[in-house]
Amino acid sequence: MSNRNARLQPSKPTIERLSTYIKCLRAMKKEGILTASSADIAAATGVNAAQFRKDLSYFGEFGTPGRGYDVEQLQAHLANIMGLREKHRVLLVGAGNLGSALAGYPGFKERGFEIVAVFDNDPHKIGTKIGDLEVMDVDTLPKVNATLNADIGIVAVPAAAAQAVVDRLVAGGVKAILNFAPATPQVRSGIVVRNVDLTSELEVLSYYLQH
Amino acid sequence: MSNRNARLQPSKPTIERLSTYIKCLRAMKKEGILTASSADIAAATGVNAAQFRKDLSYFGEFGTPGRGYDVEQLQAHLANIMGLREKHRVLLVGAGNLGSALAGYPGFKERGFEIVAVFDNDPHKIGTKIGDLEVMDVDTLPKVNATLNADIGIVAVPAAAAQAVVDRLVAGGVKAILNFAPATPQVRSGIVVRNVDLTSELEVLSYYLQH
DNA sequence: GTATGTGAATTTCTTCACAGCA
DNA sequence: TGCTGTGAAGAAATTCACATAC
Repeated sequence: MSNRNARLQPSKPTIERLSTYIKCLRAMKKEGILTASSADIAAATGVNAAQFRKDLSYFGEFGTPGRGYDVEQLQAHLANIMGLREKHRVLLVGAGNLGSALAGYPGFKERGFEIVAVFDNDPHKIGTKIGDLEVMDVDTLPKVNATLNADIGIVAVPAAAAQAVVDRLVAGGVKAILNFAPATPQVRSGIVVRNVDLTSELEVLSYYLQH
Repeated sequence: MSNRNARLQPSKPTIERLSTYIKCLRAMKKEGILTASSADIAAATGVNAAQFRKDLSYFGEFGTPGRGYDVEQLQAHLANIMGLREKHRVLLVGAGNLGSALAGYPGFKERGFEIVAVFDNDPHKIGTKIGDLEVMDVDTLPKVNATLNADIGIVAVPAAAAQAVVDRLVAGGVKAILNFAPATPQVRSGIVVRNVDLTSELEVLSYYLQH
């Protein structure tokens, strides 16, 4: 079983599935399951079993033929591959409705992402508190992050402001951005952006409702 | 240019991009742009121009060779294809941090999705108000929706509660579900589910930060 | 000249199917 | 026997390239 596949770049869908597998393994661990086969994980995630095995093959060999995978060990391997061993510091821009909710969303901290600063451009919001954090002026973001050194930013502002905010984050040294604004901001190469448009998700559902 | 492609099923990625195109066309209309070529739309969305034209070809011919597309007209066509001519009523389950933000998220109403009821199972939350809406007991959901007739549901509850909530929504006649719980709920065929795991999005960013 | 719509070519992604190992 | 890891096959999605239309 020499692993030739490990030389190839894992595909984008593969990376997105790794996160699903970690989630599944975490749930299995909670239930006290020690070992799982690729078929077990396939059943729980809806991913094809061969797909699961091929996804892993880009990174190494983690299973035992005839037995399956050690749940805890595989979870640790995948967390390591995804860069989740260390906690991540995250900047949040936008202290409106959605931003406030994201600041208090327990899932982030539970899984190792800590929001360390919140920014806005609205003078009425600057200085107020969201949880433990005081909302700061977005103009001060690059300076503030020179100290905090967060490498991930979350954008929760209206579409019209998104590009300016993204530019500010990049100027502040942020290398990865999760954008909730319904816009497609442009960034220089080397910066990763993921766009999550909540309304767009509903629009896709709307399409399938009538087809 | 007889359209043979229109007989084929549009792919899943095609449907997701349609929403991006609508967003882009809306922005162009706002800027007063009347006509756009596939290259213009490609530049604004990051999608390849041929991809854009092929995506449209599943639904008809909307452009004029040598001129491009009428921005307003194409937007209307795409909105129609996506089922966005009529407003959609939406049920929201989960009145916590995230649920409350979604209830107040202006992007939904602006784009034709109205949250018409909010549910929770926490006695402390039932009876309180979120915006104009009183939080109702999730047990009453099927009964309440017999009157409201919403066909879309949003799930913003902890992972452990997700499957039960999804089952309740389906029992209430909901046909499409947007799930924010970090879980993969199972539904009978005929029901569409889209899973949005916010933490998972950050995990994917984490991967790309180190590769 | 300019830009569409689309077959054909290409690339990417998924699934099959089986050799090899515990 | 049971299940992994993976080459080969197959399916899906993207991009090219050009005939066609304005």
